[in-house]
Amino acid sequence: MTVSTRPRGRPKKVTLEEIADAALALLDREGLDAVSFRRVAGELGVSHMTLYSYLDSKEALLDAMVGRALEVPELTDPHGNWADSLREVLVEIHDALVARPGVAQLILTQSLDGPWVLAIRDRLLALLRPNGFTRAQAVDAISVVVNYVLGTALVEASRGSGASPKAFGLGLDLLIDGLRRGR
Amino acid sequence: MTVSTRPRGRPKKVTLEEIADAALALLDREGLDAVSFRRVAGELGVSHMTLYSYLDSKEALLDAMVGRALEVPELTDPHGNWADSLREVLVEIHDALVARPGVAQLILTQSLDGPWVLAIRDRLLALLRPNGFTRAQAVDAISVVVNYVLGTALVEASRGSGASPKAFGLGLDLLIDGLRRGR
DNA sequence: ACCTGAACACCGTTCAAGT
DNA sequence: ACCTGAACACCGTTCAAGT
Repeated sequence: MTVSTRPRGRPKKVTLEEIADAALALLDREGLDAVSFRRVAGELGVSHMTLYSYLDSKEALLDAMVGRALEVPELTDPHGNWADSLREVLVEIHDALVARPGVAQLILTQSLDGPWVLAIRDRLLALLRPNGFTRAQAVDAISVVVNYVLGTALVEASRGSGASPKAFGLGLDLLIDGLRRGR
Repeated sequence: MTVSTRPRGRPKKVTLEEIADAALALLDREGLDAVSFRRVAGELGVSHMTLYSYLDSKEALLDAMVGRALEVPELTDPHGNWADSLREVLVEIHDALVARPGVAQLILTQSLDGPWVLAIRDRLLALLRPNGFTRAQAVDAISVVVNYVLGTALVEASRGSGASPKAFGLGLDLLIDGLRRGR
């Protein structure tokens, strides 16, 4: 008793996910300049105009790529140890961006204030609020650490992943210790 | 006895400085996408091909714009108070980028590791070294604060200069105090 | 050396048309 | 609804030619 979930009518040639994935593959392989409607469509074997059935503009494509490439990290905070949870999430974000410089470049030109960054801020707010931070303190604290993580990740991604990845952890500890103390 | 410093031959129609300034005006007015060889040349009343007499490529134009727009701050350190001098310079950099979002965008896409950032790192190194930092400590410390300042300035410049400029100073104090303590 | 227009190989996007 | 090619208004860059 298999229930058909196949949509009526002629099957689509592509899906939005396939478009985003093809664009991300191109980004990883050849950098942001290679990501064009024509190139992406070529990878998928469709006309470049087909993409306009799924996306309003190139900006929409870049947004879809960010949404597809980056998960918003879960925040479990199992031991109620907010400082450790905070550190863990920030390291996770940092590592994800450094490991994929093309995606970092994408964030950078596209959405330093997009939904992905907003979602992260929200999760961190939920983490800090029950731990002795007023709302205003938490908002400021989140700005400080998020900006630090983004800045470090973008700088590291923009050079050949050159210098001192351990300096990142050092600064992160200074910030988190300072926040705990000043709470 | 005026000595003529005027060069021989037909006078040039433009100078490299005029090209960079016209491009920066365009950047401030209409954003990075408006900065093209054709638009800049149009502003100056010359053929777009004339720019190739002064610049090898568009990348060279963007580099020239950064060099023209941003001074590398002086570092006097008059009272030998390195922490205050450090803070002052970092605030200066932050404010310069936030005040001119187009230039921040330029840094971002072009030269997060360009000569301007390198020069700043050098000056900060000269500031920290005589104040109880080993070379390795100083290099890490500079990475931390520079990445923080760039991250904050880029995020603030990318939104409509929206949220909490005071959070910047808060994080900066946490970092500098932590560095002093851990030195 | 400096300046130029034509041409080439690309873009994103609009339009009109096909299924 | 989904897909398409032609066309438009742009790019950066190469080339050949002018002064």
